[in-house]
Amino acid sequence: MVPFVRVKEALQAPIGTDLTVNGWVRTRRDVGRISFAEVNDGSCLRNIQVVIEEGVVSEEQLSQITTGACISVKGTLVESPAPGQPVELKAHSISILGPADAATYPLSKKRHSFEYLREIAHLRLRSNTFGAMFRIRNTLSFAIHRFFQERGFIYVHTPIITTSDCEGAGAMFGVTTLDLMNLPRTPDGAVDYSQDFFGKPAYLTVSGQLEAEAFALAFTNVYTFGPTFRAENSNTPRHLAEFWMIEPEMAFCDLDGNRKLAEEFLKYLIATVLDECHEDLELFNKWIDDTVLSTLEHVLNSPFEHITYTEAIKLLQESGQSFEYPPRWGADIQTEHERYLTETLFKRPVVVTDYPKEIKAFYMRLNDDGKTVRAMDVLVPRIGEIIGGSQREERYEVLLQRIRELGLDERNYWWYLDLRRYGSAPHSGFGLGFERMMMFVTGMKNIRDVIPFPRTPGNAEF
RNA sequence: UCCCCGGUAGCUCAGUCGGCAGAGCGGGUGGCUGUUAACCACUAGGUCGCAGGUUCGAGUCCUGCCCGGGGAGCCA
Repeated sequence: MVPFVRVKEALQAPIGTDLTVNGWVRTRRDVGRISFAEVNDGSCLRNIQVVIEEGVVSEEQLSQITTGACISVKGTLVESPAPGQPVELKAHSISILGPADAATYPLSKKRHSFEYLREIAHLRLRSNTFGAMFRIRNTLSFAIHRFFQERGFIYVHTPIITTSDCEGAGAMFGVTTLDLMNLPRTPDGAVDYSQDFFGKPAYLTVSGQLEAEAFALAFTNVYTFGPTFRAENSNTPRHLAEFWMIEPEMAFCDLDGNRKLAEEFLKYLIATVLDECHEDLELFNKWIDDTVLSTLEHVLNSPFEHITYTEAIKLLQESGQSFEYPPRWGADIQTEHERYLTETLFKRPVVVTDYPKEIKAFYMRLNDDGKTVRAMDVLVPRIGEIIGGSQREERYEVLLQRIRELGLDERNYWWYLDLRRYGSAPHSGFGLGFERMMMFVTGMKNIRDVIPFPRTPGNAEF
């Protein structure tokens, strides 16, 4: 290939530079004997305006420079005589790398609905919104690693396939090599999983937490950042069957330390995107939600509120609001309650801690009152719950009793209990849904539009 | 999974009381000496989601199904 520069660099090159740019045509305008093509290569939101004067390309070539076509332009960067852009690329020669039939190309230069773009997820990446989206997603991903690496956390690859049907985080996808049309059976008619690939039922992971705990009890501070799967039939703008989750886990850390890390982490990510993605964020602020930038700056500069579940219920009961589900101690905090707390009452992120044990998972540390556990949820405006975490139960006897109380099979937890039997330590961690963070940062209303190729009930195209 | 709303041209939508299938954008053709979601003129383009039913006649009314959106539950 001919050496080329990215559009982002080309736009900053000195006037008079000869260079080659490769990219995809967003639009072409003909005015008299001169043509203008907007070319984008994904390096930044801005296009470079390519000026094609008469005679530079043949009539046939020009007819192929259409919206969607991929071209390579050799030219000189010049000052633009017209307002709209400081510089433009005066073409000397253009080669058509990949034409795009204008009559059938599904992306027009005009705006499309997100529902339609979702049906062409392989091409929506060439739109302004999704270009900005996935540059922000990239920046956020790198910032996540940088945050933990700067603090000495070890990155752990927890397994994707698991035989622990025990995490209590919801329905799981089965993983099998058995012939579904001809399942082996045990004498009593059940499926004989001893003949399956792993010799027992296996699933896609719903969380790397339990394995991360094992690593925290050897490396002190660790984190995971990987795909997670939930087979729930959830049809909402906030749920995916396949999503990415960040799960730090820290030894010698109680719930207070956990809460403080969560706040520091969220603010670090917000500061990073404000600093590094301002141009892309402005697109979302202009077209998607004009409160995005002000909300991010507000959250960055506000201390998070901290209340206990018991206090939250009291505040909700005394609020004078009419809720569809009246707040009651022992019942879960509903979506409408979360929104009231974070959007109306405090107008900033709220951390709720110490929930009744009955509505939380078995591994959360039991408080001395015997009724609540050291759980925390971080609620943010517009999204609701963005982080869920807890201090883990590190006491062998207490954990074993909780497993038995809930009717779980303790044999499935043998290695998890071992961690409490040998060198246990107080430890804590949380999970951040990456796509929920993306929604919060961009203001997008549907989680299917912040992940490259969304998987939801009935939909796994691409 | 439950409740509500929707599905009409490539896209976004209008279509009144059951009586000839419409617009804008996009596409094509032509015009225009610097455009900026260019502009002007002309033009092509339809299994009205699918299957039944009611009716002289259904995009319109009824039933079932499929798909999409919003809300709820579950959660991240």
